[in-house]
Amino acid sequence: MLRAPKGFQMPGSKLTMEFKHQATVTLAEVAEAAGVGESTVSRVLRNHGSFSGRTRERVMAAVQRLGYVPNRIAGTLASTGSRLVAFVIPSLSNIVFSDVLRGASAVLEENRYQAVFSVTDYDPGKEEALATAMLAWRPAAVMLAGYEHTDGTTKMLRASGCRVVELLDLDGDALDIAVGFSNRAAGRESAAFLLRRGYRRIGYVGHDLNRDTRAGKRFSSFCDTLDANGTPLIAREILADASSVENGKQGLERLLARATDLDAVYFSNDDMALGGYFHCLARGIAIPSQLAIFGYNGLDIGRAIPQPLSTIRTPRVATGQTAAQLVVANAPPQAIDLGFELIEGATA
Amino acid sequence: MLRAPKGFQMPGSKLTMEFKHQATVTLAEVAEAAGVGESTVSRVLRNHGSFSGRTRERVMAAVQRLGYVPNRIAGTLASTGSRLVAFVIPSLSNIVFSDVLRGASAVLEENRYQAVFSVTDYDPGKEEALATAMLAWRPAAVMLAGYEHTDGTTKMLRASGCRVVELLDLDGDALDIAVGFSNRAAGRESAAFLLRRGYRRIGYVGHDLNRDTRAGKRFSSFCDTLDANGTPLIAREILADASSVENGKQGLERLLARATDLDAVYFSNDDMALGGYFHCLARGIAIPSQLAIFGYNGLDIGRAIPQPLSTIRTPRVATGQTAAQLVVANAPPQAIDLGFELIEGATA
DNA sequence: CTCCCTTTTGGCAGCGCTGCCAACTGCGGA
DNA sequence: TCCGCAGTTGGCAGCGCTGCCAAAAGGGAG
Repeated sequence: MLRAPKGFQMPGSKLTMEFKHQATVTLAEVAEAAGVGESTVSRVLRNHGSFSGRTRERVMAAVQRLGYVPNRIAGTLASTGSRLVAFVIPSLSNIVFSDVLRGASAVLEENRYQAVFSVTDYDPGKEEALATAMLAWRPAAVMLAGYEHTDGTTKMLRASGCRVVELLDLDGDALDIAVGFSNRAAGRESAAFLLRRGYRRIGYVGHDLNRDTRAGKRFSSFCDTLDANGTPLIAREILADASSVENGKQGLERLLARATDLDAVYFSNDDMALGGYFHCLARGIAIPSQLAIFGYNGLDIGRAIPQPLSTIRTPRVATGQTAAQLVVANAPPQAIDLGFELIEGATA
Repeated sequence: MLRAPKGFQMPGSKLTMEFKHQATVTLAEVAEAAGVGESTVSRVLRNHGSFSGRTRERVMAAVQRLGYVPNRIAGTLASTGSRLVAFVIPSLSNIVFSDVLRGASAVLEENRYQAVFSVTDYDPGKEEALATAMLAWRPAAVMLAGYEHTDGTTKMLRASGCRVVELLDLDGDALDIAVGFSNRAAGRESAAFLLRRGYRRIGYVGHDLNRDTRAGKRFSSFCDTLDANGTPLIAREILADASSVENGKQGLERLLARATDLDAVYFSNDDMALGGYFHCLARGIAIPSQLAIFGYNGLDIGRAIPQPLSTIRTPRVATGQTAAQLVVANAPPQAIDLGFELIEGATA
């Protein structure tokens, strides 16, 4: 622990002085040390423009010797476009968004872009505030979840001149680029699958739909499909807070207390479905003969439980990757449907 | 989809011109529109220094009218310190790190700091490269996992003059600030617990220890404790890649094939332990009478399975929060031990 | 040896903002 | 009436880098 806290100067200390010096090597100093002009150093470091091999070596030697780290803040200000990509995501607890970040960050890193993020907690107002804060960094792109934004957010993004990518939803009008899949189709196919399997007395266990609008879209299409079949949803149990295994467990327990004769339950996602699965395990409810369970997301853990979970696998990592690729390539506005995969599993 | 892709000019298009204009409102333009000087606008917007109420209103009106969004890049360059905090984390699949990010980002957002991150995949070389890239943004702080860095990384961080926070480990020498708990203590207490419970024929299922050095520390202390008791580890199964439920399942299967008479198994973390748990469920191995299972992390899902998982709960979110608070407060170098909690559960 | 063209190089004006400092405005007290 | 002070305000020099342009340095060909 040798460092002094910032703002605290060890008076006359050699250490502090070296330290300060180290922290502030500039391009101009490198240029001087290498005996070349500033722009030459800049060209060499960015490998852009032309310069001789000898010059290159001298510059690199000086960089090495001085421990120069370029200042991207200055670089970004001086040049036109930044290499920042801003993520404004609803949550970091939900694996969906960390998967998206994971996919995107790999691609961004390869292309020397830098990811910055902030978390809205599914609050559109906070989304607007955070998006504004993000725009202040003049990112190359802003990545958001879905289409449901405040008017202010929309207007601001449109006016910002930076690319906008809306992720994980395709049921709506894109501002610029959209990458994901249709949540409505997912809900529809989930219902169709359960009907195909012969289930008719179907219930739903979900989490806060006002906030997670994508889950809301799945649910409403799910219900529409059941209605169209003449076998509407029998009962629902919606928990106020975020999705979790524990909530799924409690939700199913409450649902079954009210509706005793269900033959299948659709969960808002796999976390909830796993909770339901564990509830059945603990209570000795036979799956799927006594009760079928269907989830959404296709988490790995769903495949590792004794009976693989029936669910829909969503391309979360690929969504992040694709979004990042489009941004890096500065692709024209478009909507990309990555689809999803229904996994039959053993629970429905 | 009205926007034209960047670099493509719609010739003579009014739309494009407006667009360009919108994207580039500067402080100077606001100043002119409000009929005040630039520094006055700056003062009002940052609420710093003194100005009259009337001035404030005129400035805010102009800001509103023009849709001005301050340029933080320029602001950061002009002032001394940045409000960026850089995270260089091993993985985003491991919930540990998204929990840390979650805790930190909440605190950072409150204080108008901005989080940027990149992912090393547990590769120290990549860590060095990414840390360098991060320093180029002149962050207020760099947050890293643990103490194991390359010499290059260490040297660079020391020279950088920005705060360094090492997270989730306390067994080593901190560069500056450290926040977390002792992984060695966690391994030790896990072993002591199993011994206390009467288990003597103990095995281990883990994931790549060269890369996840914190898991390695836990494991080595675990073994030391068993050795000290005169009941050394009987068998181990170490999977080459990252931890996952599936790997835990396979690992336990292989371990039991080789060592038939184990009475307890220690897993490198809860994901792995859950895999082991599911393996036992599927094979009808009675827990804990036939085989005890012990994990690490204290994930929520471990509490929701029929028999709550015996494990150690780590303060992941609190680690992120505390780290962020220290950075925001520009606290002096220190190491903070947040401890951990042993959860007895029902599996051991 | 000169000319012309290509490659390499340096100078310097910003990028948009902040921080410093000087100047201005009132206003009460001498 | 003038002075001094606190509260306001504007001007302007950078922050460290990039992009443009002009200048210098080769390198054949004539």
